[in-house]
Amino acid sequence: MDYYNTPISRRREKIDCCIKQSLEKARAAGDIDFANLPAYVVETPREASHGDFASNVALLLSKEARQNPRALAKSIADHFDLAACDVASISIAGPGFINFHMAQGWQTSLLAEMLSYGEKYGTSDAGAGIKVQVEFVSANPTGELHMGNARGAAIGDSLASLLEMAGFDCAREYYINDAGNQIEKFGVSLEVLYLQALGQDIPFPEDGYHGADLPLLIKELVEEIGNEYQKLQPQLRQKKLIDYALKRKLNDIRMALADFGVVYDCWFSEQSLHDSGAIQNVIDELQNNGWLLKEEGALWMDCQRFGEEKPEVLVRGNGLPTYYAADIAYHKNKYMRGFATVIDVWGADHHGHVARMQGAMEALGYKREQLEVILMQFVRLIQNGELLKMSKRTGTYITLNELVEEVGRDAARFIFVMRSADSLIDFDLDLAKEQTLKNPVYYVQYAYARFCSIITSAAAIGLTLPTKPLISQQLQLLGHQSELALIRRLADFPDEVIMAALQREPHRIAAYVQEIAALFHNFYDKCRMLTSDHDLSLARLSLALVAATVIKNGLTALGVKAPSKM
RNA sequence: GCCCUCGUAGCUCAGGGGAUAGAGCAACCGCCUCCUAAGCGGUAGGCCGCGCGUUCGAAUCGCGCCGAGGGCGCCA
Repeated sequence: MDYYNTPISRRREKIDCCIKQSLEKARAAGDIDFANLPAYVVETPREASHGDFASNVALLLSKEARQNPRALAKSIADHFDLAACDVASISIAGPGFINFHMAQGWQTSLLAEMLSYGEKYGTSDAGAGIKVQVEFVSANPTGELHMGNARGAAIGDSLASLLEMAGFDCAREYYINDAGNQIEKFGVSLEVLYLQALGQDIPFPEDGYHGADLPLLIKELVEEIGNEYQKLQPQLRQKKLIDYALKRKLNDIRMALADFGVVYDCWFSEQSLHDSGAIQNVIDELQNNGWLLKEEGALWMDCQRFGEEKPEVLVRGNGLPTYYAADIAYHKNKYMRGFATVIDVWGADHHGHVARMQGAMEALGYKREQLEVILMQFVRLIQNGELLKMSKRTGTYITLNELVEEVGRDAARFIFVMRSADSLIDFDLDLAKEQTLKNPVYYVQYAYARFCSIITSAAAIGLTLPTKPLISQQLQLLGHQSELALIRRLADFPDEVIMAALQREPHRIAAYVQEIAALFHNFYDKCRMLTSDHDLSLARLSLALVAATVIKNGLTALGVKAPSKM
């Protein structure tokens, strides 16, 4: 199992080390005989009465050692060096779990360690500075961002933040689909709208872009330049209209995402891959390495060689590369920029694209695992109790801007990031608006606001937190069950962040931060912080400070603000 | 037809080999002369979709059904 340089992980590793030593001693004494050690764990039991740490080593070793698990556990316990890892006692429970009970006051040393991290508490070096990239949203710049994009933004941005906290060098990227078929259609739609705006009676194409934003955009253009484009050749006219509209739409998208708390490191243009020859180069490379088939006038990627059902077109009969070809060139470009791992956040409708992209990466000599894809299930919108079919083409959808305006950024981001990407969300807009105050995000934010309020009250009576961490004697004044429970869970923060980052599951942090808020509220209720005992007050304020830091850093990673007042 | 995801409390969802399955909302009962009651405590609520396997141990892993969503285009 993996250990990290965090307060809890260090202790688990120590216990693990002692277990291994104990096994060796037991073997030397002839109590246990085994060849291979199975992959056991040292973990925190769910039930507090089962100790501070527990291991299933005896259960898993039972078969290999041909001994009853409880007997094995007893041998391990008998040879265990308690003092070496601050364990007070060991008990054997259930079918053969070994439960470790830490020495009295060990929470105090945990809290002292947490305090020493200051505002940085929660960060770690688990990622060792490895370069990774998260690409998300990447919606076509032909319309406005909708609920699905909002979900992708919340998940992608939060994941990137967590990767950074866990010590990865993470970049956020948006892929701009500013080339290909849909842009041509976009141009035709714009042209018709433009000419219509000038009074011409031409029908709007059936497969055009029906978004309500486009007529407005064209109206503004007409006000700016009048009929200047009317006399141009259609080809050039469309190009000029596309250039104008793309620039405007991209700017809208950038601002909408910024309002949602998302800022990218890089906006990558698909067109640039066409212009630089990168797409042609990658096609040539695949051709030279024998990956392409020529059939029916098109060039096909031989996907069957990496287990897919059928080949996939890379270059159409008309000589134009497909999106697949561009995407292969794009991802090769990512690796050439030094990203060890690339994580793409896609809608579930792109599921069919995953395996053939990973296969293509393999064909280019990269490892399949270097391209990870988070597939998000859909967001269905419910309004007036009815399912709204979202469609960009027909223009019926709720935009990201409307979502932020009506539900609020914090609540919206929390709702999205609370749920795993795998779950289908039915987003009831009326309910989200009504229940704004019941959203769990406010419960968490309130805990933070309460802390800030106490700091203010404390200052008013001359109590301020010392800049230097408290001495352990003061911290040892903490002993109430609500204090110890809070300390113990706060200690998990860096490991929770690492797990969320490595598993690509930001929703874990949303759940964790709610748990911390609950423990904090409970502590707040049970223990007064401003007491007549100066040292006790400082100890409790220190604990509250760590809780507030965890809530703030957790919320910040999720793109949610931690307000000092509510 | 084949492939992917999901099915857990009345509702929305966590938990993805481990010990007595959790939270929020909704329901019911308590708690402010005291740091923010947007809070705390308690009660009630469950064949973890169904069946068969693997395992010392399955809500969790495998297979098969049933149900929901998505994908199988010279679209992106």
